[in-house]
Amino acid sequence: MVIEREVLDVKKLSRAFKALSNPNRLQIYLEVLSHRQSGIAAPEAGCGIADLIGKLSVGAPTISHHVKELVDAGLVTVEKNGKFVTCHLNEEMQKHLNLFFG
Amino acid sequence: MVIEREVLDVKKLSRAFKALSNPNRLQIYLEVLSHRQSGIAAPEAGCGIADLIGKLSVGAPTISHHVKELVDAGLVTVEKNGKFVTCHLNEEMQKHLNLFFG
DNA sequence: TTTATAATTTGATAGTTATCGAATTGATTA
DNA sequence: TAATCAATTCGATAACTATCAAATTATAAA
Repeated sequence: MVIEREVLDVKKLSRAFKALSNPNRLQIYLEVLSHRQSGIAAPEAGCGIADLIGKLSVGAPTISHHVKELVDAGLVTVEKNGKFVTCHLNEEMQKHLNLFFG
Repeated sequence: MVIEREVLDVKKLSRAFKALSNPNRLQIYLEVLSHRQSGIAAPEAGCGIADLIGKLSVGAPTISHHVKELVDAGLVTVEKNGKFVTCHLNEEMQKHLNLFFG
């Protein structure tokens, strides 16, 4: 049904925008975006939590919270390697966003 | 200074995203977007408040509030004609958004 | 001028969120 | 095993937001 599909998109989109509506969260997203390397899913291509903690002026718990929000909104994914966590861009959502602005 | 320019963009962007983070507000924006006609600034090319009230399931005061938020975020402009108000897309902000997603 | 209509403003409320310090989990190292 | 380090979870709080009903403004029509 076309209408339900549209409603779904609006919900999905508004959730993504909500995630990007906080300046700190947007900066995290932009940081992840800047680490993007096409076709590479390895940790080196991602953005570490420690990097983010160093770059933003909020504490680790807040960073952790924000990353979770970005993941829940479908904008980024996380990958664990031992103690460390790396963030990657969710390319599928990126395509979705491009539909509206490209 | 490059850094300040970037900070400005993040603030501006996050404000736009906040405006689009509410489903009803996003729908208003999409409605205005669908009325866009390149090169035409006449009322017929815009989206009336009454139309919006008819399409969304919230009251007139809430619509009024949301439109104001979209205007404050720089996403849309309003034009008054007697009793009536028409919404138009702010093309400059549109370009700004295209830079990030296009 | 009185009446009706479009839209906004006001005031209130219930719900959400950003941030912090403290405590906790989980993995590495000594 | 004990100590250390990265990251998360918990609990609390101050600030913000979406929405509504009621009142108000401003324009148009009778």
